[in-house]
Amino acid sequence: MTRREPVQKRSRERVAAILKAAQEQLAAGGVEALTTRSLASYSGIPVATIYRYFEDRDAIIAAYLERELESIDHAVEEALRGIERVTFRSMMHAVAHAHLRHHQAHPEGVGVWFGTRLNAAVHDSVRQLDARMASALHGATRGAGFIERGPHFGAGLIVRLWDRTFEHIFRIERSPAEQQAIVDEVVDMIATYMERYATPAGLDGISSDDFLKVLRRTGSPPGSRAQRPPPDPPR
Amino acid sequence: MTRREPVQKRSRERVAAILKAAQEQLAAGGVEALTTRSLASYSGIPVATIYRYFEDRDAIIAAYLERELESIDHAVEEALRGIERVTFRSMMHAVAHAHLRHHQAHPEGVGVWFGTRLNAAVHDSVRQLDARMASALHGATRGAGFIERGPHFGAGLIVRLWDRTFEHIFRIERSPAEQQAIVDEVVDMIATYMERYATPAGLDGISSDDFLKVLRRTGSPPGSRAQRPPPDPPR
Amino acid sequence: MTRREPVQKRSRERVAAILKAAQEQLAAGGVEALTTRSLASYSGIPVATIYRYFEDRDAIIAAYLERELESIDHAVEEALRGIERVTFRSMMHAVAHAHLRHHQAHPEGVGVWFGTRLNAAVHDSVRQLDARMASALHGATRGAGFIERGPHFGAGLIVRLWDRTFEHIFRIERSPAEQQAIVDEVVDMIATYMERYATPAGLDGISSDDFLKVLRRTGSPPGSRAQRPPPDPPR
Amino acid sequence: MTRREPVQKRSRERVAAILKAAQEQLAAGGVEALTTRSLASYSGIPVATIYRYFEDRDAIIAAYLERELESIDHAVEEALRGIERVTFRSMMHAVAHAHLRHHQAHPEGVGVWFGTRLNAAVHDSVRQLDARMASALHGATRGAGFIERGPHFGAGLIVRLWDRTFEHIFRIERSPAEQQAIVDEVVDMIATYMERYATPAGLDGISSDDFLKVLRRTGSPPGSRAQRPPPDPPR
DNA sequence: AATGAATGAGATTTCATTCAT
DNA sequence: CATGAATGAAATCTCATTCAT
Repeated sequence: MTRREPVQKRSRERVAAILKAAQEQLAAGGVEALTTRSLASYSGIPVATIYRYFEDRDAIIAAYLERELESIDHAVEEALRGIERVTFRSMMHAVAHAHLRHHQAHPEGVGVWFGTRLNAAVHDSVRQLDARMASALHGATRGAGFIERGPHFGAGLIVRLWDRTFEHIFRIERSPAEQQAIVDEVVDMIATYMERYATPAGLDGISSDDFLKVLRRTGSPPGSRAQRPPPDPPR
Repeated sequence: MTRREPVQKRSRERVAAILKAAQEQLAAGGVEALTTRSLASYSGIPVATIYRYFEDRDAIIAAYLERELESIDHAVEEALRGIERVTFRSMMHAVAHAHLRHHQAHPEGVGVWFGTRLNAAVHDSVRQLDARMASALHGATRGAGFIERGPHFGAGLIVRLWDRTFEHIFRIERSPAEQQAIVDEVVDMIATYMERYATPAGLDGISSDDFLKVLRRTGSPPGSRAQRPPPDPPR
Repeated sequence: MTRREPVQKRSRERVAAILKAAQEQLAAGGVEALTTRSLASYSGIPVATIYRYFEDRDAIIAAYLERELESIDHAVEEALRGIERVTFRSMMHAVAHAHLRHHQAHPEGVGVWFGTRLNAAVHDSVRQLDARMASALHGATRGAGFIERGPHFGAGLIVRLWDRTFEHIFRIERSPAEQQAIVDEVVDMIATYMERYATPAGLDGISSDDFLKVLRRTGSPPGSRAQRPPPDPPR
Repeated sequence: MTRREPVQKRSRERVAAILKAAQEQLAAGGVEALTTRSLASYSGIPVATIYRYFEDRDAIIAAYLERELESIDHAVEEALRGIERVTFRSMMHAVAHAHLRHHQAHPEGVGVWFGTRLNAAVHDSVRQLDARMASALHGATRGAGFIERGPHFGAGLIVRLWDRTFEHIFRIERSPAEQQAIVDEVVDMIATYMERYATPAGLDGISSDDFLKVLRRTGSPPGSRAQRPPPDPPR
């Protein structure tokens, strides 16, 4: 029990070191800059060892993104838990500020998350993450009865506008106060627009517990990809 | 003049052929797939010759993007010319539909423009294009007196939201009708929001000639990078 | 004795499992395909453990070949035991059919035995096996007085022609009947040729017991390489 | 015309240098020893340049074998041209001695030709060469009316026995005189055997011109594979 | 001016083998 | 004794770029 601990701990540390290095490389020059060699020399872990933890180069990027998303997911959930009555507007507000706080707390990741331009192979990963988020938003919105028949542009677009808003904010590097102001304005803009379609319940809101239940029922389970020792494929 | 014509003509044709090939490669597999070799073999122009027209690989990508933007610029200007009274709302509408038409007419380029994930070197290009567009929007808006003191999020953010809207629309491949509906909604959402800050003149509008004058006075001159014979050949 | 039994048994089983896996890999893709990793993953025995049984990769191949040869040796001896009067011709016939039966019974091994192209390190193994066989043939022939002064091409060449005959037969995959017919013809060809040099005793033959005695006296002892615990572990 | 000459000449020299190096590597340690790296460092030609001439590693081996065979083909044809009346026996004799002379003249190649153990990918090459030779032998034999209905083991097997005979001879390194004696004996053995099935014409023979005509009509055209600059495949 | 040829540098991935537990 | 983990060393192949003609 304790015997295996150190090994596991070391493993986890190494994976973390690799992902950290990946982040630096990505931030510095996008996917093209993330080479196995530079990863190795930067992290001090031999290439061959990296391949024990990740199937191939793309798996590293995927793992990095996955991990980042999980962290954001976490922050969002926490933020939602803190609201008394969840409405479409307050939900957007909470989500927005969760993102904001996360990025303000992990500024190193910002450049990567927004700036990294991905190759075709990893693109799907990102699409899936976006889709997951959109589907959660969509599901939660309808599921909680906030909105009955929405506008043509649905959750997917909102997620993307969202994403861009943060990208913009963080790449233009304003003061935290301004960042917050902008986020609030965009929330206001979108929420105002959406409220045209809101149901009475949507304006009144529900408890955060209820909302989280809906959210969980809807969202596809996170994780499940990446970062596992390659199963020594026969031939 | 006539003597050199064929050469010049050939040059232009070759550049066009290279950029066409670049588009295909980019669309097919992103920046990583755009190799000088594949470019050469696809376009039928030897690598060494390509280097006579472009400084390096990145310059090719930059040139491609530049050219694409010019084409959009063109469409936008034409659209604006068609409006009687230009207001913030009608301007956005015109611009949006210019984009829409452009992309609908050049579907091959869509994947590139939105989907291409760029490397660090080219990223700046895009940033600059975005900035140019934002600055034009900003300048025009204030210059024409549409808005006095705007919201915190300014032209830059709008441009980005914009961009994402189109990306979303075209990557999710809906019908032209739906595409239009969505664009209209986003225009409505943003315009409605902006009108909170509008001046009377902004709501009333100005003539398209006047607007275009302002626009031209403001916008940074397009072009200026890429596609020029390499500097003094060494030795 | 009984206490250690299970361990020894397990050892033997593991060695067998490794060699079995080796056979598959060899058959599938030649020496290049026989990697320690694939061996481990296929046999379910960890690489490190394989190294407890075999000094290195080449030792595995050597052991495989050794084992295969032993099996053939066995079959040959049995075949000879079944003959009343052993002459050069009947001996060749018996040996040939022993090979034939062996390969027909173990078709998986055929591709390996004949088809595997060996690397330099293992080549010697095969040379030695061939030499052993040739020396046995030679010794037995002269020892038993079948032949006095033979042709220039001696036992060595016959062994090789032999080998090729079987390779040909099995790689061209004919029906068992045809295989037998071809073998008989080659036996006939060689025997007829050799009988030019035969002594009266050679044409008359001797008892199989006597012949086997001669054979054993002559042949170099089989085995001796491979599959032994690695020498004194360093440190 | 002359302008391009030097280039072509240099190219040819380089290809030759590469194949020479390939020969050394193959002779020294079989296919496994023939690595692109060692090839480059041995021949002094950069890896990247080697790849201009050969599609990949296997193509190099294939080219080497092809070239060797062509050389033998040549020698055989010449030998046949020197015979007055071609019979099965004299043909075999001529062919055998052509091989003999070739190998005696190019002793460096012997180890490779016979000793090299090939990987699965190249194996086919060799099989094809063998098949080509066998088909020529078969075609010529029947075509020239030497033999009507042959024994079960046909041309294919003879070719292989052949091959092995030479391998044996050259690997056991005897004196040229002994080598010749052995070859003669094997020719005698096979020819004697085949003459059982010979037609009168086969025993009488035909003119070498006629025979060569038959041979050419039968054999598949040599060459045609390997060693050409890879056609810059578009992605 | 145009280009076939050349190439240094590096990319990704795998191997055989050895430790440390 | 057994073995998961580690790794130096190499393998194959490609790329962007530059010469030499």
